[in-house]
Amino acid sequence: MSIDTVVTRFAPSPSGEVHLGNARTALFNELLARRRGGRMVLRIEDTDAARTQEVFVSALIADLSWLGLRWAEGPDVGGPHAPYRQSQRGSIYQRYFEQLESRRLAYPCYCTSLELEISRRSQLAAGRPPRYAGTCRDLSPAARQAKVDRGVRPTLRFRVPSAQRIEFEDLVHGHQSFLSDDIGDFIIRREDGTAAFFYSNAIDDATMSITHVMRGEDHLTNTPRQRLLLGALGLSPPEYGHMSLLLGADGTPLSKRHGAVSVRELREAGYASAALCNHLFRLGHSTPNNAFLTLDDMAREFDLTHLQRSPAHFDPAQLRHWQSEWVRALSRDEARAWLAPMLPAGLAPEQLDAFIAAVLPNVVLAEDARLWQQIIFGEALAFEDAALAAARAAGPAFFSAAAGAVREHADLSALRSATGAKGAAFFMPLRAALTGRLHGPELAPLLAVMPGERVRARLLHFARAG
RNA sequence: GCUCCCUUCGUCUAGAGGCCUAGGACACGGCCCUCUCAAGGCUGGAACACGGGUUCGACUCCCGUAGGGAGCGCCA
Repeated sequence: MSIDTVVTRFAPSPSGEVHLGNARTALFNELLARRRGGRMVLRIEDTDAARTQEVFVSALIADLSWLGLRWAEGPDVGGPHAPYRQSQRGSIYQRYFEQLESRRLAYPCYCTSLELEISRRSQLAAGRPPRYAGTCRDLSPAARQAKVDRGVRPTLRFRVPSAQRIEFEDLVHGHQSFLSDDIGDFIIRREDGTAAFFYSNAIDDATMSITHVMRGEDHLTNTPRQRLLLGALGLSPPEYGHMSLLLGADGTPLSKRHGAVSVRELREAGYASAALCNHLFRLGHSTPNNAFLTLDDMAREFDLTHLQRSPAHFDPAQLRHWQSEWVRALSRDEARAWLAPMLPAGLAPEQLDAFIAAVLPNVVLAEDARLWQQIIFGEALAFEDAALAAARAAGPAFFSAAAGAVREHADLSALRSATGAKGAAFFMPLRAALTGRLHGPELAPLLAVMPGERVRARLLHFARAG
């Protein structure tokens, strides 16, 4: 493993389901790693005990695996930088807290949440940026002792240096420049002793040898803080690429808080992970290739210069298109594996293949196939009003003639000559009587798979007029 | 309020000063195929937020305006 190896990471917090925005972030980190022959690290950011739920950790791993992502290091596979859960990295954080404190680069802050809230509001009301006022920045030993005596548990704040320019290159947005004077001293350790996000996130990236990180654009203005912190500790930050946010079709942020679209929901709706990845890959990233791509293809085509800087809207219609492409590209064996589980047990292989040949062109989601298997193999048949009317209109004679022509299997030409009907006058009553609806897959292959006795029974139903 | 980011068809996007009569994909319309739907083939409509510069020439560069978004949290 050379020193130049690209190491990316995906660092979700297990406080909810994996949403599309997270999934895309994970995918892009994976693609960047694959593209450069590197690896990805999975890290669980569970410092907020109140919001963390253990079920989300396993759900998250399941979702990412389902998407086809793979990480070389993580809580489930271990690795040289273990542990991979922030809740277990306290001693590492402690070491750097001590360093910062002893060098007076951080100081205890005794302000209460209430005091801070009041300060923030009054600053905002006065038309000023809501920044930490610096109340505890230079407390005298006596003043500090007084706070301690009152039993106030302090947080730890990072002392942001004044009059510094923080510059860096963003993988997506290019050169960035910020002024340290615009940044207030921020909390790096909470009252309960746990590490806060700015801190743990930056420390972990540095100590886990992460070299590149694709993350949401909401972190762009956090980056100077993290660089300052790492700089003070003599640690080197990874390169960050800030990706535009993913919005819903309605233009609202597709975040944990607002979005209802999770990987789990899409999977349960019957979408293939490859289809989802194809859509995600083109959200905020462009490729001249309009073909359905595998993850390896995507890795080859992944290009940081083709990352879009403006927000993208998740479009269910486009997801559906990729899903449709996925179905269209299914080999016979793959289609069999996909659809067999929803068909009646004990079906002959020829019947399974006949079913697939008949319905696959009309199938996008597994749900569609389920509907047709129900119509073809199910006992009861539900009729749409229009179909019922169309069947009745053909008259009992049509159906008794047709039913009489059904042998072991229903043969279209035998039925045609028996009824003497042709064209739509022949097909539509048949379609209506056999499927209960006016639209669907071609009738010939459909008839080939439907058991002969069922065909006869459904035809006879309309032969008894009245 | 301050700082930062963003703005090309309905949507995803191509475009790095002349290659742009702005290209592709999805969606939508039409035609063909056809028992219907789907699939497939052909085809059509559809965009540079606005205003100033710079330049022989601007979607591309600069400056403003408008609009959208993020951050400024003991949330990540």
